[in-house]
Amino acid sequence: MIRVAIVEDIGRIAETLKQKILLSPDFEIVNMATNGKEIIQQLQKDHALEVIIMDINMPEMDGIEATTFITQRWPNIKIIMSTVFDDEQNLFNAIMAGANGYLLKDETPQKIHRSIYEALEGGAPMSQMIARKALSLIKTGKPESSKTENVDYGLSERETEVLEHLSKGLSYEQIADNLFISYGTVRKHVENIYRKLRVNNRTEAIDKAQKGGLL
Amino acid sequence: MIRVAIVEDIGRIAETLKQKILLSPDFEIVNMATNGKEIIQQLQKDHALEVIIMDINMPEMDGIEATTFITQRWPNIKIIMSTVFDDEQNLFNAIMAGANGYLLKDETPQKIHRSIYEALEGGAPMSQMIARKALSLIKTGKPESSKTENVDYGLSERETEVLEHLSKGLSYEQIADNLFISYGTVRKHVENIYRKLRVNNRTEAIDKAQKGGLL
DNA sequence: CGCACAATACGCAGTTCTGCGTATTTATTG
DNA sequence: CAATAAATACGCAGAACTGCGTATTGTGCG
Repeated sequence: MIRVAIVEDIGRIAETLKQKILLSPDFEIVNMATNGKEIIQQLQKDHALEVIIMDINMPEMDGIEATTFITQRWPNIKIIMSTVFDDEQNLFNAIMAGANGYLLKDETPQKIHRSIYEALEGGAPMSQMIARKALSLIKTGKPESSKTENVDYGLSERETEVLEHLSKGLSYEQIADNLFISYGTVRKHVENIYRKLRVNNRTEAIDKAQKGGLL
Repeated sequence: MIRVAIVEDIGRIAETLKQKILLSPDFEIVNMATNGKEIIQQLQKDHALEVIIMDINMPEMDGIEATTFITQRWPNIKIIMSTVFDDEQNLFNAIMAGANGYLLKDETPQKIHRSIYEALEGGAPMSQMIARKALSLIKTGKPESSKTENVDYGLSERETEVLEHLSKGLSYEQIADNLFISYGTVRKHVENIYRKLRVNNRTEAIDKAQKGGLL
């Protein structure tokens, strides 16, 4: 039995989707939510499920944000975006957020079932049109973000320096030693770096810095 | 009747492919060539066909070059790459050359038939694994040719899995949650990973794993 | 069967990191 | 001159990580 959650703010569409999925006895719907905040709250209580079908446009917290959070916090959960928006910007954002697949709203039950299986097997289920746009994205370069460099988080020179040392796996003590400042100062720099990068630990900071071309 | 050409230098594979395609009465094979030069010469005499199934690795002129030329000279012909190479570099090159789809060699006749129809309808047929790599291409941005040779540290499957979660910045608690094991077990796995990689903290482990091509 | 090894699990102790508050000095800028 | 930002520094508390020892279960191999 494959456990599926549906996140969709429009009741009618959510219901249709649910009916389509339940046409196969292999699936059960274990969660229904109407926005990103809601599903995350539900997952925090119980994340025993395999797949989430996620709308993009929703109030409170949209599907992109929710996907970013969920793929980070529960990497084993597969997320398939399901939306009426077929533009490259939305597709690109969804992919960057970590979505595993991308379907348009009018798919057949068969295609939806197959897509869920594909996602679980590590594939990338896509609607026809989406697949074409994906290739187009690669071919034309992506909207505004093909340059992995020069992202500005407003880090000062000293902070960048500390970040470089952080990325080498040195302890605060060792960094202090290297930069001829105190342990406490290193800590404060790190705090400021984390705040500016909006992360909460060393690993995420390094990851973000690398992706932003800071290292 | 849909007219198809096969370009493939290994006779046995070409024959298998031909048999698979001819399992459906909707298709006929109008050309067989063993390299890029050959198919282009044939097309110059007569290009009355809809689809070309193209290998990548061939003598004289490879599938990428041929695709570049053909999509330029006869834009209405759809080209589906069919190869054993599933690396991002080849995929990227094929897309840039203008290929409409990308299949791996071991596809079923049904999948091949469906792919031809998809290509004709303006879609982008892809094998499972290729679709995933396409998204990965978009996500990571272009294939960096930094060939990280794979180093074997003797990590077990489970340890590799833990390492992947570690690299995402998850806490032991969160990793335990995701893998459905206890906090203590995660700790033990991490210990073993560190010992095998001969490092003493998370950052060094990730660094070494990335350089060794484990992530 | 005995052995090695992977995967599971927990306790203890010590170290390191993270978040928050507070504070001083120096340089820059409106 | 006043405001602001950067760099320096420390205390406290709690969270997370690391190293070491120990142990059980299952699996594969000679």
